[in-house]
Amino acid sequence: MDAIDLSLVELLRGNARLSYAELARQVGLSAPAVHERVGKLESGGVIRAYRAEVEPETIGLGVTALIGIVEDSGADTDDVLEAFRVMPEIESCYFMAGVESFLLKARVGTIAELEQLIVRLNRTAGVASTRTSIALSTKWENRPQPVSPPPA
Amino acid sequence: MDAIDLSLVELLRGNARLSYAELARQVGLSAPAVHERVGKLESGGVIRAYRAEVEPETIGLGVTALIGIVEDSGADTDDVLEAFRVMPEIESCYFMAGVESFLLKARVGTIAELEQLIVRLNRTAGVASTRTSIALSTKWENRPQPVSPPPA
DNA sequence: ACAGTCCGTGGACGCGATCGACCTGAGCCT
DNA sequence: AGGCTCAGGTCGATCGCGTCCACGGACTGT
Repeated sequence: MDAIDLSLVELLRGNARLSYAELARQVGLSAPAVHERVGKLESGGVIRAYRAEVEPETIGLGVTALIGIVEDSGADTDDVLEAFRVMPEIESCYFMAGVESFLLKARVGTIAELEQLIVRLNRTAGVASTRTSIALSTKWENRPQPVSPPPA
Repeated sequence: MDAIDLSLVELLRGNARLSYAELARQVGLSAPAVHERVGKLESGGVIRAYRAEVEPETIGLGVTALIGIVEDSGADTDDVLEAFRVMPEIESCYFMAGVESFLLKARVGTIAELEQLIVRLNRTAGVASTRTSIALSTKWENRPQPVSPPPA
């Protein structure tokens, strides 16, 4: 993981569809060299996936909510997680420090669907309570930040 | 925006580096037809960007925090937003319903850097208070959900 | 000094991206 | 009804890219 790898990561975070030839020009190597480096970044777990970022409203997901979850005392955290995992509307799931064990980011089409989701969450074994905040608008999301060298 | 466009969006959300030829095979059209459709999805604002998803720890961003922001009464929300926008460690910014006007997702390398960020946030004109929760681990993030037709 | 390893380059070749020409069906006007 | 127009597709051709391979130079340890 040297400076060139970092540039490659940064370039691909900005535009995942850059061709190897173009990447090669930007970092000053040949295309095969870049191909090999990117392959290693992928198999080494640095690059997890390449995703198209979609305007959620345009695919019928106009409602974004952030939901804090308080677990029952004695709940099995793994089971709770598994229950969350099968709910497709939960786009992100963080395990948190604090009273609320989880913070979920969910996207649904309508407030009615959000209501149903909250009901399902409250019924989930191990969940003591939920606290939902609605996002009125997303100013930006997953903005890549300039990379810095990893801890030495 | 028909069923084929939805499939294309779904395929590209799963893997943004799919070739047009491969997309064409999957949806049963020719490559040029897919090329044109994807171009329209991009210029029509459905597809915002293509991004490589990176394991944050590997690029020296091991600390994730979610920060709620309460505005001063009479603060200029646009100015506050602008101040947030120039802080690169703020990856996502939602404008929320509730006492806290904003919810920020920030990633930094160390707790010390998080502390500095919070200080800067509290000093920002228009910010009355902040409330920070630390994510101990990210279970998943930005998982694409199966697309459904947009509201009719 | 030598051999092994790592990481790069250059060449070759087949596939994909992309352009232009043409085709077809739906909707509309006369 | 018949014909125009347009949107959106296919086909064919060309050119550049992805990818495999053989080769070469720098570094390292012995």
